[in-house]
Amino acid sequence: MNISAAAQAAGLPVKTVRYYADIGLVAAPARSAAGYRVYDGSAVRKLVFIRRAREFGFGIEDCRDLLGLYKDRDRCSAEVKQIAARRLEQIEAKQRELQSLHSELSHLVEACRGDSRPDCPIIDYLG
Amino acid sequence: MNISAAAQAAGLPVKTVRYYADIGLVAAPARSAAGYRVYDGSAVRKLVFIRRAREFGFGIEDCRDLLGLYKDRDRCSAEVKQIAARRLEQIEAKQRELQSLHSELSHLVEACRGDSRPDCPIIDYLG
DNA sequence: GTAATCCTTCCCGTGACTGGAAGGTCAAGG
DNA sequence: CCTTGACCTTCCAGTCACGGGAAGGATTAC
Repeated sequence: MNISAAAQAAGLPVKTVRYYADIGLVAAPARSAAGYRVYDGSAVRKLVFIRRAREFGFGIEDCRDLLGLYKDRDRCSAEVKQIAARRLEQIEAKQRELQSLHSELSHLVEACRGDSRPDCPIIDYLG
Repeated sequence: MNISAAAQAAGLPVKTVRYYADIGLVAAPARSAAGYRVYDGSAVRKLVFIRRAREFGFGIEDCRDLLGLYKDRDRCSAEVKQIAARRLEQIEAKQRELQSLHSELSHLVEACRGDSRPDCPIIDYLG
């Protein structure tokens, strides 16, 4: 399996697959005689795992830890849960921030007539 | 007014104030005989304006446009409203994304016992 | 044989700064 | 007058997680 087949199977761009090996997030793949990277099903499963974790917004370092726990059959689920709970807190913090921004900005947008006249509560608020 | 006084008055780091002049977001300040940047109240007001816009999450280019509209007494409020409405849509899109992530991840975290045993719905879902 | 498609490495760019090094300037105290 | 410390300057590098593209070698299909 060459890199483009592996990337497609994992649902990732080729560049990203190379990048993950460069930073040591996945093991460096074997090479063909011509120097091409050679992937197998196990490597693809790890790439899929990382893609899903990234879709949840886990950072690369969290992915590294999660992948370690994935490969370790003797892990404690507590370790996994701790990482996930931390991410959940990040998400909730961001949600609170966005909620506050949305509330303020939507009031301003509603109060702005949006016509050809210059008076504007949005500008007034910022200035 | 030297840069640190201006930065403090605007509520921004010194580095950021320099950066905004470097990229032409604000006009290059006058210089003292020794080459120090010299700021006045008008420049500080513009920096405060940018800080508030950035706090709403407007990008630098939006800030550039908003600052232009701020300085233009003949602006149409419609132009301001359009920029703000676009930002509001970005916020709402991000909120939907986070809502979806939160829903999925919180279910997984709740379903994970988080003890010393290895079975873990979070890892199962990712793998 | 050759053209198209793959693969490789390498370097630069993203957004909006932030940190730090090397060196010049200024005000206060001894 | 000298020093000390706080300020200022420029420039370079790093952040995060890649993406774009160039230069050049390998493989594959016709």
